[in-house]
Amino acid sequence: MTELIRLLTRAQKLLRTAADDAMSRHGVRIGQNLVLEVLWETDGLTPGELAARLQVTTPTVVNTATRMEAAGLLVRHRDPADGRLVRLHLTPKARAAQEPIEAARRRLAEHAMATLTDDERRHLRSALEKIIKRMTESPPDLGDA
Amino acid sequence: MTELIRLLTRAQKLLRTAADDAMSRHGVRIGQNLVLEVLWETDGLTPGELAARLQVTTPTVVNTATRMEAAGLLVRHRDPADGRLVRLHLTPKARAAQEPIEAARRRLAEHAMATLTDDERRHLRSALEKIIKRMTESPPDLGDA
DNA sequence: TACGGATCGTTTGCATGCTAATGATTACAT
DNA sequence: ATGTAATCATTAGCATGCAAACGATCCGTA
Repeated sequence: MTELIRLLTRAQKLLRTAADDAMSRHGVRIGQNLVLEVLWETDGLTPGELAARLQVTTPTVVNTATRMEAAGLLVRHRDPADGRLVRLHLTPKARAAQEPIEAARRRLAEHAMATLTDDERRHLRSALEKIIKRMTESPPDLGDA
Repeated sequence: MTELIRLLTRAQKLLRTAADDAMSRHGVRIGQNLVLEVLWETDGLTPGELAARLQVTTPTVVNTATRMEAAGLLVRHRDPADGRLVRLHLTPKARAAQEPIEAARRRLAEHAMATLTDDERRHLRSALEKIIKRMTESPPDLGDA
């Protein structure tokens, strides 16, 4: 079933590239967009909280946040109650980008799935959820052979 | 259907990470493994040819090849007939890694798909192929709205 | 035969992701 | 209360991918 993994990788890469192209038109790269999606919903999160929600490591968020700060998309504020924490707040510029970016995202998703019936989408979703569950709950052995 | 893309991304990341972990046990990283898979089959390809087969850019292959050369996995040879070409040849070390790595790869794939029935695997494959076909033949509009 | 365009590989610079090491601040136990 | 633990963010260094710029070589034409 190595072939299935190859297909999954290929599909994901095509989608990621297309998403990055679409986001770039709005001055936002794909990694930054992931941060935006969360902060649009809940502003003022810390890098660590953001990393947990995005399933990436804290350094990844820190670096992305630094680039976004340089791009004028967010600002860092030290938490007054706990000096270890940094709170990430979106700028008006980032908020203005929400509508067009979300629209582009929806358009892309619909485009990619356009040739799939509702039933096929349900099957796809179910299969992917099973794989995620499997990999999460039962990490691969790796034996040592 | 933004959710479907998220699931696809998540599943792919879990698989990629697990694959990289497994490969690392054999002194090979995930990107290098992709190069190996092709060269095991057809030794002496050029960076350009390799890039085309792997669906990545030439610089990506060049950089990976440089790391692999440093790791003693391959050697570069100038093509005697065409001075612009470089031929990548595997070392015995790279060839010795073939069996264990392919075994690990098969094990991982089976593990990941273990909870899927044959029917579910067929549906998954079919859906992924449709998405790939769609994204390849009908690149997303990107409008400009 | 000499020159201009095409074809390669490489280099450079960037984005995204990881791990490991570092530094600052808080919390806890004595 | 004080010193040690734990908890954060950051930095450094690496792997993988891209695009753009560069340099070398080859090919076709004048």
